[in-house]
Amino acid sequence: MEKREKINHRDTVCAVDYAFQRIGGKHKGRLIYHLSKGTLRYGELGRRITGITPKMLTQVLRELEEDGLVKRHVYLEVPPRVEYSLTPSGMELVPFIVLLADWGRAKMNKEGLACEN
Amino acid sequence: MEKREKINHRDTVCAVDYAFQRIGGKHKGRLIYHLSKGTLRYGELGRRITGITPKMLTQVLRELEEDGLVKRHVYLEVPPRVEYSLTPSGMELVPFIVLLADWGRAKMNKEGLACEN
DNA sequence: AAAGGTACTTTCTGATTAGATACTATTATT
DNA sequence: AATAATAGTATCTAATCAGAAAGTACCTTT
Repeated sequence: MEKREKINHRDTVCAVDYAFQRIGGKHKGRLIYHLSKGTLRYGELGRRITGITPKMLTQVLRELEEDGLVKRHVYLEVPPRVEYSLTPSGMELVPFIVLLADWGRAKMNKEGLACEN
Repeated sequence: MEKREKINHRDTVCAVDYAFQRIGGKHKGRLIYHLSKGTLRYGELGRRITGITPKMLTQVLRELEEDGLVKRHVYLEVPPRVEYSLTPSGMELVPFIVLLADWGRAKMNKEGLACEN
């Protein structure tokens, strides 16, 4: 096959890629899914998203924040309180995440797998 | 934060994860997008999906085939001809990929980025 | 003075994903 | 006999992603 130009991370010309770069990855989908039901604190998110480490949770939240999908609200209290919620741009993704979840659930049922949501 | 169990690849209980494990990754979205417009041969796909190497193209196609999203049809000819198309299950994803592409395109426009599709 | 609660950060390590580059097989064509 | 076309494979390396485990910072309660 002839040689083709390589594309760099977040330097694409394809809308599908652009979207996957922003909401793909191991935890982002689930995170948006949980936030779609309402504002959550850091620790609450950590408990809902099984298998994520604090480091990854922070990292993923920062990326989503940077991409304008998640809003971070810090309360100047002790002990600290930080709440996360979807921005309008993030909320636009909800129907789509729901569709995806429906598809996944249906396939899981067909394959006889248990599904937690 | 307390310790949490880790989940293994493709061993999840969350529908959103399940779905992302199947259609996430660097090239799968674009691939499904292109196949949604009709059957394509290996080389045609390779030319449309800029930046993919033959190795990755084969790998991604095999994974999608294994997950029942893509059908592979080999013609016993020389030079060889292999055609790829979406299965019914894969087609169920199309509206969703389109939604995602729309979202991405809108965001790209807002950011002043050029978009090839 | 010690422990506890919350939201992280840091460092080191391991796993996964992706890439470059070259090679294979088959037959028709030149 | 060399070339071309198609659909890949093989091997090695590089980049990215993710994880474990421990540490930080702050104030309150015991």
